Amino acid sequence: MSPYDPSAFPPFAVTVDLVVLTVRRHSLCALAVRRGEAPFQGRWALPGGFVRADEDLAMAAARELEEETGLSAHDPGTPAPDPGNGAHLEQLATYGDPKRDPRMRVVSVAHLALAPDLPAPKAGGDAHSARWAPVETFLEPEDEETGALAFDHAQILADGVERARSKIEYSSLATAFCPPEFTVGELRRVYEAVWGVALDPRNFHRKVTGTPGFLVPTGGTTTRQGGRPAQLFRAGGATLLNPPMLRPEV
Amino acid sequence: MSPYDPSAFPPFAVTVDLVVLTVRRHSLCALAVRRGEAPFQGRWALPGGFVRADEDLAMAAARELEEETGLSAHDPGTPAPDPGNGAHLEQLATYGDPKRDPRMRVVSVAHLALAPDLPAPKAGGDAHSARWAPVETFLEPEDEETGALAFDHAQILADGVERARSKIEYSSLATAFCPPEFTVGELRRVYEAVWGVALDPRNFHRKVTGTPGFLVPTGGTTTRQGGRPAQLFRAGGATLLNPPMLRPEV
DNA sequence: ATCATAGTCGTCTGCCTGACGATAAACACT
DNA sequence: AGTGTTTATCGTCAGGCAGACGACTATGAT
Repeated sequence: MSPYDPSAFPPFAVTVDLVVLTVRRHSLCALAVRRGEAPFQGRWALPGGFVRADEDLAMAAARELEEETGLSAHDPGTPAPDPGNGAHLEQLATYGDPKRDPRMRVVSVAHLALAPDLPAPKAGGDAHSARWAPVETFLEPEDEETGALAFDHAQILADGVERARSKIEYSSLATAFCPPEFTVGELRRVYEAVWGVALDPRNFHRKVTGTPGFLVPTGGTTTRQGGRPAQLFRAGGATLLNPPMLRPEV
Repeated sequence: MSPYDPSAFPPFAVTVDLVVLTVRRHSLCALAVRRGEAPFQGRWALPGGFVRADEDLAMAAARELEEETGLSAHDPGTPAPDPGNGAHLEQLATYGDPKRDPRMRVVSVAHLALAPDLPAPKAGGDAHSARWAPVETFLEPEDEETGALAFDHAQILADGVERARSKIEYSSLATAFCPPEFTVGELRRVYEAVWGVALDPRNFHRKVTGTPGFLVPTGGTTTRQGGRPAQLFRAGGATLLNPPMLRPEV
């Protein structure tokens, strides 16, 4: 009964799978790739791959993210005022049901990536095609064209979406969906898309501009949304929102 | 560069490690076991062991928990009005640095368990001895007797403690540290021990009794703390606290 | 009896939020 | 040029909740 019995070392394959989220056209979208081989050939799946022998889990996730999207990840630890295309990347959860992959015993360490809307969907230099679609497309299997995600990826995606929805309540994570400079209105539309609710623009403005360290004005203004020009902001140093942004009931 | 190159399937060992927390004598304590073999022989470590070939990750964690403490785990999914000695068990995070175990490539899926104070520390039927100690004992390496935890277990423990500290803010998780029936004062002492602060008994009482579904009175009273008899409660069905319990600043 | 200890109920004040009116500054029409 | 539409931003007001703290109750210890 010793926990170190050498006969109890079954070999595992370890993968990272990515829940990559962005906000496109006022809707929360996830990245999926089409599987080119069995099992689940032709079905949509989350991007991911095997962890290499000399790689940390976070490194493997960052590598896969870069391969699929061209995005570089900023570590949550590093402030990383990355000028251009950086994404937030964090570990989500680990999935290890013995039957989750019919080929062999695979443990998948899922990661969550949040990115601004990308100019080009980048259908991948890899052989398979990639696609952004609203998360409901994958979570509610009403669409016959798309079908359910491969493996347990629907569960992983659901967990990632839930994590994003709850984490923007008490952190400044929503800015990860925005370009480096953004307006209060753009940030509000991120919250509205992720939560699927409408927020009062006046109360939202008061809340985000009144929270110290959340937003820092850059001095510029923009009118890309139409209407009166809006002030431009960058994300401030604060990562935790206290008191949190309140998600409306029901 | 295909992510499915068969030559890129390095074999991993997968373990579960447990951060088991309880509140003893007004202090947050963690369970550690003394390692009987190399590496880190004689050092304290978190309990854990290898995941078996036919085991889910949660099953492996529950088995290890039962082996070390005799506690049965209630699944967070199941309400499980477990009469006696059940513990809360949830996945914490996964640690996979290539060098975290000098023997081989080991990925550890850490779990967090919260248990009521156990009558007997149960020094384990296993060959190694077990020990409860305040978490600071392991996190602040001032004590020469104890020394630092083996592997990266200090980091895992720190992450588990941080998870527990933040999660009792917005969930009813603190009741997992209490026996099936408890008083408001006992619950308050749990918060005080986990956060390391003093809370106003009157405001705390108003908050927890005023939150619907958090506590249900059993009708009984007790005087085991001295002073005026206190009403006994069980944990109610509510798992989320909204608005949350506010942790005092600094 | 007196004191110490805990538990429970109230009061008051300040802060934050939700609801919503009002104004400002752009563009698209006519 | 004027009018309407859109978005941004500032203000006001009432209700809810938390922190500070007073008061009272019910036990056991001395």
